[in-house]
Amino acid sequence: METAIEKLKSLKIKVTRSRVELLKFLMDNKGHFTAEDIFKRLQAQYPNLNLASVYNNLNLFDEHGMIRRLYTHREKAVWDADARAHAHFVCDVCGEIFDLDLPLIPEKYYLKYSGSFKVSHEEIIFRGICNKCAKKENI
Amino acid sequence: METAIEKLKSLKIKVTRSRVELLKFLMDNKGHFTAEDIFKRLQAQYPNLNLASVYNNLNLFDEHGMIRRLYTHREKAVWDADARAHAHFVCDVCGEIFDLDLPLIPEKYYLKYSGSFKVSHEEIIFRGICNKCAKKENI
DNA sequence: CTCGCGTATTATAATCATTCTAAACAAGCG
DNA sequence: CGCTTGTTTAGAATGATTATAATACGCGAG
Repeated sequence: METAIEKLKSLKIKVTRSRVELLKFLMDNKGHFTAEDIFKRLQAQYPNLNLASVYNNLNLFDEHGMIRRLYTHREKAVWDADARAHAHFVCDVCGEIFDLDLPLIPEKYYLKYSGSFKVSHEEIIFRGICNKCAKKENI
Repeated sequence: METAIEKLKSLKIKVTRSRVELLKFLMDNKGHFTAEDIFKRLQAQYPNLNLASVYNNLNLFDEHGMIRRLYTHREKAVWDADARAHAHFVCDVCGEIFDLDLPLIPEKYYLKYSGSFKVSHEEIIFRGICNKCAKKENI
């Protein structure tokens, strides 16, 4: 298992405290986070950390394909610590994001557009209501 | 063909100038627009129109299922004048949104999650580079 | 047709996520 | 160990969207 520092070095990214703490957090807490989420949770162990650094490095990690920015919520950016392509379900009531382990859409599905653009990533989002919220609303 | 006013009346939405102009625009210009786009293009025929009204009514129309807010771009909201479910391709370079006429994902595809949530809408976005931008970058 | 209520619009200010700026600092190379 | 360059920091700026409060208007009741 590669450590955070090893991973940064292998990608030729300068090793700084912000980056190590951020990457450790992402490796230990697979999930979906806003910059603010992460910032708050890292402050305990690194009080001088700046929110701008969290943004900078989330963007940096995203450019390196280490994480993936999701476009699930309009109000704020959410990053997925798991960069592998996978579908999501988003609850319209509570806003929670669920990972779905589903096969990718085969290329033949959109073959008729293959002359018009080159697809590098596909994003599948199902929206609706999760079980938890459905139960609450029926009371 | 239903007029904008008829459509508003049939939905029991109060008929105001802002709404009629906005709805006419959306019916005549099927496409993808930001609130600002629409605001600017309506100012010629309705100089007193306020941007806040554009936002209010885009949200209202969205709630009535007349249009659909897309989650394709992080910086600003984009509305699709065509509310029917369809996939999109977004160019990472120029940002343009293309409509794709593709079949919906069959329910059996995500059957294993049918006990966990109720899907009311699916969103499929392909990202990559469009032909136009690909040509430019090769020069 | 007119009145009056309730809602929409307007202009402006507020909000809030994200990015920018400039100065201080630190990583890592020689 | 010092230099160079890129990073962090604190704070300010930006920009999309929403809130506020006063005015105007739609439209149903009479």
